[in-house]
Amino acid sequence: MKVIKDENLPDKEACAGSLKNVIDALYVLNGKWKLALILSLVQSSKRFNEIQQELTGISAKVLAKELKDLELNDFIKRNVYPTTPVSIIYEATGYSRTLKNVLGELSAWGEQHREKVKQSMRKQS
Amino acid sequence: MKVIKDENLPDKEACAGSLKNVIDALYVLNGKWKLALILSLVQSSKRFNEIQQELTGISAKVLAKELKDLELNDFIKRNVYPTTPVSIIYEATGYSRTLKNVLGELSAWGEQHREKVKQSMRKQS
DNA sequence: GTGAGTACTTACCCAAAGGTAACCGCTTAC
DNA sequence: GTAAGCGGTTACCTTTGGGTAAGTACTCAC
Repeated sequence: MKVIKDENLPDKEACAGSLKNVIDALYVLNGKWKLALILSLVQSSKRFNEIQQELTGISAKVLAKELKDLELNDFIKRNVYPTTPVSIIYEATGYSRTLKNVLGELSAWGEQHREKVKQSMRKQS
Repeated sequence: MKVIKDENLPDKEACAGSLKNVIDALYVLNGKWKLALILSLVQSSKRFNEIQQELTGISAKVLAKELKDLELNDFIKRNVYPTTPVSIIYEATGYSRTLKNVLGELSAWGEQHREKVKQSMRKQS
């Protein structure tokens, strides 16, 4: 049973905890592309070249590496369909969808941030 | 087939937009330490050595670089107090606090993720 | 058989991130 | 004087990220 010993020391443990949580999260979600890639596949399953078109700037090599990495960590699934020629469709797993709130907040913040950057650009010029 | 009913489910345009937002957000929040550092200073203002103790593993060099970077981007403020010896206190700005929801979600996810990793470790052994 | 498309892999290279360790200038304590 | 603490800087090095370009294996259309 947890006992609150001191009301004047409210969240110290929680603070250290959330710091650790964030560091752990960042450990698996590191890099320039991982979160964007997950978001893209959460929105809809796609094939290799479709992803590469959507994430403009990513090279085939890096995309292949990131896809492998995310598959290993159970964020995405690689489906091979025996059509001719074979279709390889990447889809987000349920685990990717647990990031929905994170991605939502990040997107909202990114949008607002872009506005702020625009404004400071205007001030500069 | 299970249909996820969600009012926030974005349409195609919004998908591309949110992808761009996330990429923009990650552009300023890149690296291993930036979000953790912001969180640490949002929780309370600190001096250099205090931060280094809390973010175990970060080197003085990297910390100095990240602090400069975050100050340039208006996430933190460097206050010099003319005590003897001078105290240099870093504090989060209001702009850092706009990341509150992002950090909250990331922390929640990181906690849940750690649980999941623990479970798959048990399965392995 | 030639070319195009899909889904990569491989080799090569550069730049940036990040770690280690030493050092700096300042001040207080012993 | 010497050591220790603060808030860094500097030099040096390794690791990682990530880009380019070429090649591979397969199939289909011509």
